[in-house]
Amino acid sequence: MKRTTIKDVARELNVSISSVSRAFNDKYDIRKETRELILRTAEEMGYIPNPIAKKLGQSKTFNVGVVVPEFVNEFYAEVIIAIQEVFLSKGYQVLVMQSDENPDLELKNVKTLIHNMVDGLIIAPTTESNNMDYYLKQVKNDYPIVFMSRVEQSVPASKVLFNNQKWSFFATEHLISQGYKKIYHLAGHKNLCVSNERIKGFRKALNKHKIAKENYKIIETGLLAKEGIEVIEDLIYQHDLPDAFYCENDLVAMGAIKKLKDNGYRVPEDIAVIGFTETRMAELVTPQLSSVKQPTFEMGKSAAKLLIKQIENDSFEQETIVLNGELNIRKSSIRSEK
Amino acid sequence: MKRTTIKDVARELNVSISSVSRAFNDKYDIRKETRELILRTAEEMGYIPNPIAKKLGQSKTFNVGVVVPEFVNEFYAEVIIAIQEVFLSKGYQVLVMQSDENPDLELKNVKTLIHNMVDGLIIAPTTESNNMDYYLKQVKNDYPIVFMSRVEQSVPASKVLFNNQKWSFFATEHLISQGYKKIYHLAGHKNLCVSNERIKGFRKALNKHKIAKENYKIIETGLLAKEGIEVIEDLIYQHDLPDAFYCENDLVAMGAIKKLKDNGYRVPEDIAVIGFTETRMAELVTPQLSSVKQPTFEMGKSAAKLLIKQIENDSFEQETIVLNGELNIRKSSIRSEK
DNA sequence: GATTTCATTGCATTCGTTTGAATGGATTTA
DNA sequence: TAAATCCATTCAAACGAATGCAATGAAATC
Repeated sequence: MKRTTIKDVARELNVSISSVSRAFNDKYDIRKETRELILRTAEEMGYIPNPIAKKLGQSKTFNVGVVVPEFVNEFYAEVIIAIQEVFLSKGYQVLVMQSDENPDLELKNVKTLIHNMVDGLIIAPTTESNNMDYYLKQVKNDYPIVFMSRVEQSVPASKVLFNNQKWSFFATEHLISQGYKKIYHLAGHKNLCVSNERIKGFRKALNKHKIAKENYKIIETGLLAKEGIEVIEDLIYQHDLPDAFYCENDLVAMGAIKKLKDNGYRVPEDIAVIGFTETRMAELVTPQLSSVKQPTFEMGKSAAKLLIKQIENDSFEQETIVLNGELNIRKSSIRSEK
Repeated sequence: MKRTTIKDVARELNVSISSVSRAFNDKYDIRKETRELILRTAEEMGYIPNPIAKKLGQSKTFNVGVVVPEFVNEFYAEVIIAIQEVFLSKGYQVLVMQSDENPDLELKNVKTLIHNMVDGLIIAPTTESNNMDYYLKQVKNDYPIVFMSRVEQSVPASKVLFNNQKWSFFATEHLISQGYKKIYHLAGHKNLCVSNERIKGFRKALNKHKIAKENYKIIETGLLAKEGIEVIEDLIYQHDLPDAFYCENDLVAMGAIKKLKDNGYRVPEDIAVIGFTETRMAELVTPQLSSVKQPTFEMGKSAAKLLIKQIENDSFEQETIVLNGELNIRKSSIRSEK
């Protein structure tokens, strides 16, 4: 299975390599009939210009890389779809790699992509690992990188963020406004900056409404339903249940709801639950789950547009886009008479 | 930001280009000290061998492509993770593209990847579109392709399948064995071969247990929760409800359950529901959803291994792997006293 | 009929790397 | 001491395509 090359086509027609090249690139002078003859013959011979050879002499590859921590959850999957949409329309190819929440694999992915000469990268880092040093070195070298989602505002690079603190504040305040007095936050991971931002928002709302220390708790839980289940299990065992749970994400919230229901607690009549990073499931479960919707499509599109700007213009004005969300209040957090 | 090339390193040290190349490739005789000196200097100069140039002279790229119809659902996301795992361990890079359930985009993706000289492809086709002609042409040309999931057994290429018919049969038979007399199948799409296989399995079980024509229906529904909701809405309007629903997937099942519950029907007491292609949510919803679990990890691993075999050996023995599933019976389909 | 003009085509170099063959110098052998 | 052997290194030709410049040849101009 040998690939037909430009030479084969040239030899077949007794023309020079450059004529074939010109026929394909349609830029330089070439007679119409010649071009058509060449294109026709090339088609018949199954000739496809070798993009690797093409790229060799050029600085751009028209490939961009996207590195995400995972795409088992809808969030990043949707973001990626939006990114792809923008880039495909501009003639770029999008190469996706996932890091499995592992900083080492993440660095490996990023290096693989850079070494393969993608024109730029969109990175959603797993955690604030020391990979940042490497990334920032690249950024300082004018390598086009846009950070997404899980990045601190202080990082000197283009980035697209969701204002976790703000929306965490709103979610918490919503619970307070419903009259829930004792609120536990099932938080994500300590080294995850979005988790920390959400904790800050949680605290801010508590402070504003003067919730006493004994009436809230922040429990490091994780990102999986299983972890939500386990934490609730513990709390039930310790007879330490609040009026409401504010959870790191919908999966944890659903795990929590399940365990509560299994133990005879009614949601929201006995205990309210609210999630974060809304999933499609929020509307389907019983009770319907309140959650904060993050704009996945806008995030992907913004990141892609920022990257294209960086790739195509030489002026490298760092830009930070902070996106707004939506607090979707559903049954799981609406106070009713007991 | 100009890339340092092999020439720069060679000039810096007053050695020849080939020495630098040999130092990096560590195949030919080169003095230990020279190699170390070169490697050290290269490292300092930030030299990275240009993989594009490297690939030019070689037939292999150590890239493979994966094209899936979508990865918003967990199914393909999990499959991809498994594929990546196998390939990463063998030194290959995995490029993922998604087709948004669109055959034209799928063909575009496949061509993009082939033109970019991936060493092989794993394709999960969206539908049985005429793209198959193109793919089979490539297969006949000894281009390594492995099909996955949504492919007919008759296709003459390596493939990894799930025995939809068999497990559809089991799911249906389970409902029958629970004593449900009237069973409606909310099917996927007519042009989706997995949907058709499942319909066949459904029919087989009905035949075996002699279910009369008036006691079943096959309703083309789709793949989304919304579509499940709409169909139930119609059926309620028409006062045409069965004892049990067997659904194309968990999402449709959950949509159906939601609508049923909203209208005062109890699941499973009044109407039973069973899903397919189990998701993580199956265990979290109320009632817990019965479903058929497909072995995503095995599917990914098998496909990856088949492809590697094809890429690395010249002998192109087509192979078909048919995977087994698991019928997980949960509350939503267990008959109880009314 | 000689010269200019123009469109078309071909030649040769370039991109960054690998690699078979050749070189040159040191060491061993006859 | 000359020849053979060896090693480390260098030379030069690929790989496939793009492209500036030169060459061709026919038509247009003088």
